Amino acid sequence: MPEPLGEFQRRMLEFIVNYIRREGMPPTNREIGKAMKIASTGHVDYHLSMLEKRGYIVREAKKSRGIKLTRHPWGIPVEGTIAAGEPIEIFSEPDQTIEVGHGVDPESSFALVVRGQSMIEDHICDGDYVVIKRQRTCENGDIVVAVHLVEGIPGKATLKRFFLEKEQVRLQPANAELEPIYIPRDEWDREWEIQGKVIAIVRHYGGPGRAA
Amino acid sequence: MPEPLGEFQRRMLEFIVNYIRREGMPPTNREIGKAMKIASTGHVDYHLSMLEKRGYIVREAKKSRGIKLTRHPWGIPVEGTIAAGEPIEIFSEPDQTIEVGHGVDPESSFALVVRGQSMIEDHICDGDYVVIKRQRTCENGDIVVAVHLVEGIPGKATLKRFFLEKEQVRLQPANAELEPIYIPRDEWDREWEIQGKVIAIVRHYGGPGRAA
DNA sequence: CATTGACTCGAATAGCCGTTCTACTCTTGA
DNA sequence: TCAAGAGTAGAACGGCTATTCGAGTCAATG
Repeated sequence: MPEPLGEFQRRMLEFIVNYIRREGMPPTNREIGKAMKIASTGHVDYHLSMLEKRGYIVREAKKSRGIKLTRHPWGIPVEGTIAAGEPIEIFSEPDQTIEVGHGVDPESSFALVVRGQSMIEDHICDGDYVVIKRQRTCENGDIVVAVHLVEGIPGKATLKRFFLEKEQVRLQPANAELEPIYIPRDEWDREWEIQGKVIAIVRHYGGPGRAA
Repeated sequence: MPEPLGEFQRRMLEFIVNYIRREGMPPTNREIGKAMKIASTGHVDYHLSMLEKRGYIVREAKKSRGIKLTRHPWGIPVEGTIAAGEPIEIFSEPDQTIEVGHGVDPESSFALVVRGQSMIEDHICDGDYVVIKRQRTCENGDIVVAVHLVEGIPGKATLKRFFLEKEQVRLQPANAELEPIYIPRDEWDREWEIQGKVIAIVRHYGGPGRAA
């Protein structure tokens, strides 16, 4: 749906989103202009109409601060489904978001829907949302999203506890029926990547298609 | 901190909260006046200054729509701690809130912090937040907050799965080491009350005092 | 009765807001 | 070179906004 945006308009949208998050209300055209170093209010109006035409915002004509975001400002994107068991491709979800807040920075976080039972002993179930903080490193015992790189590009991903051992990395499921994945250090460094670690989980009961 | 509010100002604050939730921006004084059937904008300003003096809102002088709520609009209150094991008094938490959204109606929902392991087989852990939808009835198998009434007033509460059986109600923990609570139908009707059922859980990792 | 305090209205004001218009400067491509 | 399009500035306009002021009502209190 949304067309890609130029650098300038992308920064302008970013300012609007941050302003709303900070102030609890949308900015006026003049406030936008001041922040973006635009001298003319008409000029701001021009860019806003661009953002509107491309589906990023909706405006209410003539109303002061009449800007609405088409995506929920507090949501973080649900980027797809991840296997807790065997690594699978992260299957992308259509533009879904989940609201979290509570200290979660939406810029550096995203969510995945868990498939499978392999983290069940850590009480992460099929259908749960895991909230991931993007980071390239982690500590022993963290639950992480680990991605296998195939010729440098991300391939299959899995959700596991991370343990750095003498000669290898151990990706440990939380299910007695499943074996850990052992990866030699050099292969780990060459072919694997940490995408982030789990900072929260959210489970909905009774909703459509959720775990009971 | 907040002084109690008269009926009129309470409804006015409620309108403002709902307007923000609906429109994504605070209302203008005139919009408030129209909704509250107040003819004069000065009159609206008067009541707004009352709300501000009593700590319910903060205003930014001269700014259009310059109203901020002092409590987070999307949060639902964390009302206390509930035992998943033996019934305990619901221990009240200080004005904490947790952000949920995602279709959860803040008017009819609240959250509790879980203590104990008795719902562990349903993968609800010590330290998890359970989001409760207020309702007096429930269906078999729902996870509910059940309260024992002592002379009509709420006493101890517990978190269990609810099953209505022939001659009794069974409150079933999800922990093989614990026994269900059986309550005869007439005692149930006289002395117990459903406060609501679990519609979601939220778990934070790595934060202060959370379950690892 | 007189007073006080809470609440209400109507009008006025100064400034803010979104929008529109004209004119100008670039860059791109035919 | 010429035309088209995107981006910029400045000014102007009509409407909207928050705030203030003066005056009035009503109930409770002394």
